[in-house]
Amino acid sequence: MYDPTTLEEKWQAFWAANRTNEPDLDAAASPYYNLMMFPYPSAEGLHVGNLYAFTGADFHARFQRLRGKDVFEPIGFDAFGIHSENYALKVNAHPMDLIPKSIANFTRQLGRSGIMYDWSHTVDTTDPDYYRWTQWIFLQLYDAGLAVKKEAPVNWCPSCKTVLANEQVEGGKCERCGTEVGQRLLSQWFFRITEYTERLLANLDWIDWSPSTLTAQRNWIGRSEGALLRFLLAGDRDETLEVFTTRPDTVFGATFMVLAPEHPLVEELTTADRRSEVEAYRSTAAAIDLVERRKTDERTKTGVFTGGYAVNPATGEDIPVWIADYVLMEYGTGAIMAVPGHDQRDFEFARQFGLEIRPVVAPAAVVEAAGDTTSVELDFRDEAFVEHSEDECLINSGQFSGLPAAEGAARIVAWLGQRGLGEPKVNYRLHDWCISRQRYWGPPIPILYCDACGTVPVPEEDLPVVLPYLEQFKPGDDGIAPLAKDESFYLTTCPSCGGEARRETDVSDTFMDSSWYFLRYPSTDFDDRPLDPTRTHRWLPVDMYIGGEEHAVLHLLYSRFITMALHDLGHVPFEEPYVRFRKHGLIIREGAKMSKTKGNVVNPDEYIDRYGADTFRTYLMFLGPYQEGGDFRDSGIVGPQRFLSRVSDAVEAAIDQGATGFPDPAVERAVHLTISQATRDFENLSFNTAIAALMELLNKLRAGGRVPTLDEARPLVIMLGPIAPHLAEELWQTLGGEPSLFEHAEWPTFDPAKLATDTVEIPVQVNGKLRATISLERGATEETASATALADEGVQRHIGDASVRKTVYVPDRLLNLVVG
RNA sequence: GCGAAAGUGGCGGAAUCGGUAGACGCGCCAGCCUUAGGAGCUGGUGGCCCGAGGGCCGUGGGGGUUCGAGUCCCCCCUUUCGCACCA
Repeated sequence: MYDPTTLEEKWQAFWAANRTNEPDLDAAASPYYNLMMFPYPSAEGLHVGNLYAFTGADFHARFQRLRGKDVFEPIGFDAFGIHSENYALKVNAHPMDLIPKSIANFTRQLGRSGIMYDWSHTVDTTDPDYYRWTQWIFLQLYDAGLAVKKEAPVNWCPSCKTVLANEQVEGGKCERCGTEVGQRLLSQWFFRITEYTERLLANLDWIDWSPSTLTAQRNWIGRSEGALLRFLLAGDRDETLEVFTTRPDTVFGATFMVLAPEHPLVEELTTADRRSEVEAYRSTAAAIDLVERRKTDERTKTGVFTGGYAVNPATGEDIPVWIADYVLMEYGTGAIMAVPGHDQRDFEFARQFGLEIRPVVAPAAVVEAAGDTTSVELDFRDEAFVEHSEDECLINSGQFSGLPAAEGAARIVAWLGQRGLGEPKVNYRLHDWCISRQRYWGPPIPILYCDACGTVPVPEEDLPVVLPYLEQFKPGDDGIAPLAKDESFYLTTCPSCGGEARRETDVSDTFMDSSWYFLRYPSTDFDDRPLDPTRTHRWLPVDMYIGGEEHAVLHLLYSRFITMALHDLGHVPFEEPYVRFRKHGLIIREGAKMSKTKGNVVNPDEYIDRYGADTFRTYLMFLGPYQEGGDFRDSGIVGPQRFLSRVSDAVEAAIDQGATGFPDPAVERAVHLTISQATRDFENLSFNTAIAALMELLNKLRAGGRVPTLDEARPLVIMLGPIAPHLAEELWQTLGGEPSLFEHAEWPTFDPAKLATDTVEIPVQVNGKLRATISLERGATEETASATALADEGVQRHIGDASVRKTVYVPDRLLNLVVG
């Protein structure tokens, strides 16, 4: 009788007492670091989505363990951040009181889930013993010139009352609360991740990650090649307008320019008669609901003329300068040269305001037909001509007319470069990482400001800068951080001159906490150093990282950057933190997304109470392909429940009967086939098919009320280990194995010779349609196969009077007779 | 709009190299066991036709390559997820 509750309590107690899940971090012979993305400990408790992710990672870890690896599988808590802080505000509590309770609850829930965590090496980002080293990392980057303070327009969420990183803005709205994000100018700390852009990009070519995650990172970095061109302001003024373009070949067609409304040169350019209109547009542009316009496909262009002109560096003509909100300040230089003939957005803008459209690129065939490059007629009915392959050439472009577009681009940039008006340029979407947060719930940034000495880093020996327990931690709407209201925190003395100094009162971004937690796990027992060199060398980089694709660009990019920077500073011997990364899918419920408002969230506790952790794990991994996610249907969980119960019954029956060996060759073959199949499936994280393979084997072992022998049952029990570890331990012990299964059992191997049969059933097709199956000796010749097939009544009937024109024979696979 | 992935029974999903489509599970049907079953066990289960031997159709739609296509190529439709006026 299978009774999960007692069984699971028994084995969880055994694992804890025997430290089964704690590898010897100093002596392990084959270290394998299996990492999963640590959770944010929400007050609502563990979400089944977390458990889905962790369970798959644990299947992998236990599989590696049974294959002889010393697997280190740690867990921790990403407990700082806006999410916790907002929740505390909502329930009128203090995060410093709430978080320990949430962590305790998570620990309880994870403890009964059957996951092989090493609880002796955990991390809590809000623990001063941890964030001391987060601050230490800031200091390392500061000393290296990679942490800089700059005044910058930043995304400001009026509801959360904080600055947001670009990554935290989704479609112009705050990713947390959905409020529309505005802009503010503040002095902020930035990490210069853009110094690492090319390396972050280049390494994507060799790290072993899920392809979609690699693509997401490439797109996020957003490399594009082009040129920086300079347009002098008309009227002999000193300033130039710089633009980035990917199409320098079209510069002769630039008939106007467009600046982002907040571009700093707008003031300078605007003429007196245009001032009121420009001012009006600038103030409304910020308020216009860009988000709504982006959602609808309606892309009506708006903008106003500044009254100012700039000089097209190629033609020497004065062209009007406009402002419009379709040009974004945060990309490129915040200004563009508009080429309405060859850019769809500029085309629409020109149409809207009646500006000149001048063709400068045309298909080579059209040019040839026209005879020369000045009399080409292009018809701009409703779209710009954007092609520029080798089949297009320049027209109306002075001495460059007639050149292929690509060649023309290079020649034009070189030509402008001679006059200092242009140069090749690679532009990136990626910006420096703003880590300042005017919030409370994060590690204080370890910097002091002294009137005499200026900006002074907190000496390493003074770390951690402890976050005080602030009664009033609610952020103000003035952009001033909560810590700035606590004199006892910010008033201090300068370590350099001993004079009065003031602490930085911003805290750092949560993504900084999570950018290095995996580096810390192996070294948590050292409190005098962040990373023990020997431990780090033995365990890192991470062998397998499993996590959600929602972190494809944020966490995964920042942690790669931090690791690279620490590598350059000599603190870690590798520059990529994760050798392998695999994304897992998302789990939905009865075809719909899980959400609190729908009330369809799965609470793991209820299911574990009712079915046990083993059944719950098995079901989670069985309901669909792990890397794609799946649909959690309550009706489906009884399948895995029956399966585990039947395995238990089968082993009990085997013991009662006491037979050994492999008396039935067909069953022996099935055992070997299953080992082969399940091994491959586990290697590929195809847990759903691995479970199916074991179910199939069980069906064969029990076919027609059969009782398996002990030797037939044993491999099944071992392979059940990663899936249902408690039950597998119990059955292993019942079969006479010494516990723990994970220390004393070995993953079974299969004998390829045992997979083959003497005879094979192969399909016979006539003209590609299945007509019969025949039994042949393995490796039979085509003659034998044809003869056997032609002797078959059903085959004969389909051939009739026709003759066999062609025979396709794939030995041991198929025979196809082509007649006609 | 751009990018990525995916469309297979009543449902969740299988199908290494182009070679017997629907493994495994849920549900359903029949039988057994039971005082009883929302328990357990055994067997069956893509659709349509049938003279009971089989036949035809079938992996979103339409073309194509091939002896043979869920799988490869072209066009189209739908869904999901990213990004979203990126110059």
